[in-house]
Amino acid sequence: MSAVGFHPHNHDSCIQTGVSAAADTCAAQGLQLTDVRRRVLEILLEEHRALGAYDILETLRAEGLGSQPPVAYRALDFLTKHGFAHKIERLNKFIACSDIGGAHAPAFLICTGCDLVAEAHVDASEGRLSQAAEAVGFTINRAVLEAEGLCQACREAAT
Amino acid sequence: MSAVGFHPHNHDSCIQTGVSAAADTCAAQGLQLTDVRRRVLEILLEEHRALGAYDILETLRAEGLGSQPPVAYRALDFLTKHGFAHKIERLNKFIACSDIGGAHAPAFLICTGCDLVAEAHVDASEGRLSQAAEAVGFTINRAVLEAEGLCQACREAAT
DNA sequence: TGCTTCTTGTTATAGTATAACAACGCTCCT
DNA sequence: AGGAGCGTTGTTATACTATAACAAGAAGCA
Repeated sequence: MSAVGFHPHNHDSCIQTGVSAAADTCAAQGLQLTDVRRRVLEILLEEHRALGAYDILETLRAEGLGSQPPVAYRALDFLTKHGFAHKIERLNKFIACSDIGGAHAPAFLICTGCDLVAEAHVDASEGRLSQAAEAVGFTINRAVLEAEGLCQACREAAT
Repeated sequence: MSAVGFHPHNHDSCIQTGVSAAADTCAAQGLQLTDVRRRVLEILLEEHRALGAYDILETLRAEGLGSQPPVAYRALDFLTKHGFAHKIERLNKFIACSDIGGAHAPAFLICTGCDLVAEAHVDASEGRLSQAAEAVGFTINRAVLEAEGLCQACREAAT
């Protein structure tokens, strides 16, 4: 898994590589990475935390890029639909994908201490769950896998 | 796993055993299974589908048991807090626990065809995810595990 | 040009959830 | 009996999350 976010790292590169990977993917697939969409992706990439649609909208509004909820939701729909961002269902918030371009079934570790969210890649995915599903003839299209808890730093701080 | 809900079964017993198991647990732990709380549990047990808080509230209102949102949400908080019901984060809806009394980390199979939801018990839980979490020093307190897809009947009907 | 498709702008509204405060009933304690 | 403490309910108001619906602009192409 990638636990970027819980550890120090060159954060500028998160943003740059994220945006350029998204741009590449869009170019390859004939998708339009418009101003609003790119900016929303950047806003998400600036944090390893999940942001609410209205948090994002506030920034867009301040920058003159849109002022009504549908503007933010449309951009988020686009980004999540194409794997550039994910929705954290547990929080009703959104986060940039930490591996844009790589196909994956993401899982998330949400720290309730510092609100950081790490994206894990539980690949041959859903292990036990997919077995259980097969056993009853259920076909999985999409899985939500979100764990709440404490990251190492917060757990140590809590002692 | 238990895939009750996807298969024919004696549904009356779902309700009866559910309520009495909850009553037993409450008695054992000094919790109050009040009228509203019991009724909400019954309402949930009547379906193997997830219900929204406002759906439930509508029924309560019709029965004179409460008419404002907090009434429903408080009962649901109680039920989920003590393991008698679960929230399906993906749907913002609630469902009765299918194994009241049994300690468990639940997982759900949500059929997008017929809206039935089955509760699975992926016991030594979260398998890969918990391994990945340990690897980065993350301590899981609670996990959301929800898979959307088609149950056998709906998949066959779709062909 | 005319047509199609995708994107944006805007208004309005739907749907989900909680804060805050008053009041009631119960147990426990003196 | 009186009163404190606690958990539950009733109620009002409001916050937060999300989408429907329609008008209009921009880009590509027959």
